[in-house]
Amino acid sequence: MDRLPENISRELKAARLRRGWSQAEVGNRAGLPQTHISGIETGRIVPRFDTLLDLVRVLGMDLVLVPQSLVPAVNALVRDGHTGKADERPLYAADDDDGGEGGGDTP
Amino acid sequence: MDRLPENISRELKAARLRRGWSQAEVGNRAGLPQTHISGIETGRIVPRFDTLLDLVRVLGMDLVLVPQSLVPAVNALVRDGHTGKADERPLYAADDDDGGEGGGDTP
DNA sequence: AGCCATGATATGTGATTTCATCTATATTAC
DNA sequence: GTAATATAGATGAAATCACATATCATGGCT
Repeated sequence: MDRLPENISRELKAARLRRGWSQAEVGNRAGLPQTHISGIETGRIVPRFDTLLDLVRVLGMDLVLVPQSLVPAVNALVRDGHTGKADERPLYAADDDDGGEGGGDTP
Repeated sequence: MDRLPENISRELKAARLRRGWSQAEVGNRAGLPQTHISGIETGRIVPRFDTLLDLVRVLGMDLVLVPQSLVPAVNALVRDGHTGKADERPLYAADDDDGGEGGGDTP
């Protein structure tokens, strides 16, 4: 009965348009049919967690589990977005998959 | 087919035990039967996104959508920026009110 | 030692809901 | 008209729910 938060839907669509991709393009990369992307973006269906995870990762994002008290700080960090800035050095290890495309994000 | 990442399952269980709650207690607060908490924690089922969201919020956490390039920074923030304490240097822009820290523990 | 009660966790069955896929079509915008 | 998006069938798989039950601990008891 719940729907996934509108900000998620909006962010998904925004990230997709930011890359200039169609729903079919995103669906192709995420392994989802095109009608599903539409249903998810419009909030008509709430996806499984793994489905949403595939989707957001294709779009160059990720879902991170954070304490509620840190949500404002994380949001500020994201809003401020030093995307790819080398200001901070990685005292952590970036793990798993790389995903492949990337390269230039927007032509 | 996918299962939700083991770190999520582990974090859920860890957060639950940290509060000293039983699966029934968490399920009661999240509006889920106890068997579901078990299935989710053991990774036998992958929940819907809204279900997982209810669960993590009951446990005082949240799922935040962040760019992949910021995931390491967010993880670092979650790691040492423990809940509520404000003593670290702000590598995030504080645009919202932060009230006064001043205190500083520094023994 | 053993035995029994209690609590917590995992598993099982059956019914319901709904995601997920497929195909086709309507709608909207260029 | 073409492309992109939204909607609507039908079907299969899986989550979700509510029940019961098995397993696995702990603790208290004679």
